[in-house]
Amino acid sequence: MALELNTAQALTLWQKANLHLVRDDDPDLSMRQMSILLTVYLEAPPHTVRGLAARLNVAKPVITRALDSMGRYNLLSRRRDEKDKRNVLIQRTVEGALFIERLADTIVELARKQEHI
Amino acid sequence: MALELNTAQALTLWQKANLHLVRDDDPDLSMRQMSILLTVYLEAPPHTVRGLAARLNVAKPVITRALDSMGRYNLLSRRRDEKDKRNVLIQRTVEGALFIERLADTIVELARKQEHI
DNA sequence: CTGAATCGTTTCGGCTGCGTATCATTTAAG
DNA sequence: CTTAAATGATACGCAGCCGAAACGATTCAG
Repeated sequence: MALELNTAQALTLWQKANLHLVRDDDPDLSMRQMSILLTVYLEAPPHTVRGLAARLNVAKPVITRALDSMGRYNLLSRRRDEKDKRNVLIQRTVEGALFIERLADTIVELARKQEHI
Repeated sequence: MALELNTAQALTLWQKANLHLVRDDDPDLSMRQMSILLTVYLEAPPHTVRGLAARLNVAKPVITRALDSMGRYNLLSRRRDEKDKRNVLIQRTVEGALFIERLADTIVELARKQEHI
């Protein structure tokens, strides 16, 4: 069964979630960084630089740089693939999992407070 | 009645919507720009620079610059308040309304395709 | 009328991200 | 072995955004 969501609800939820992330004091992730992070946490591993670049339709250095900056926040980490040492495997971290969890709770809460329109 | 949405649904929807915006070829808006745009279109006017800065918990020049760049895309426009010429009123545009409408349709569609988890 | 307050803009130096091209390392092919 | 291909990282110049401070225009207070 599909998740029911009308146009006004979708927009309002999207706005409130964005607003929430902007208003808090954590550094804002760019839309690209957010997409990378969520893809790593929600889609099946393994995740490589090249794979993420293809998934996001974006150049490889974009991924490398995003991993650098989000790595600094400990939101995810890198490891060489021992099977094929050309590859880098992107891995989840405890901090990243917590971040994602908080984000999910926030969205659920915003949706819960929303009236059917 | 509240909109029901569980944690996994919230995350998946958020990821897919972000991914969609990143993958398409339009220039990405920053999270701040997105918040400004949606606030202008979803919350009651009038919208001023100062008001938006307070709403987003952000410095005034952030708003001025975002209005400059989104104005270049014709996503919104500015007008002097004739009642109090210190104020600038931020106004909606046809292009902006279409952009918002497409965004909403996208989110609704992504939600519709999503299974209950 | 004059000085203070308000509002949006601009300036400044600095930081981050971008795309293209190139690089070093590793693996695969002949 | 030698060469080509694949992968991620780096160099480069350039765009855009940042926060803090200063500015001009307008309105308000006394």
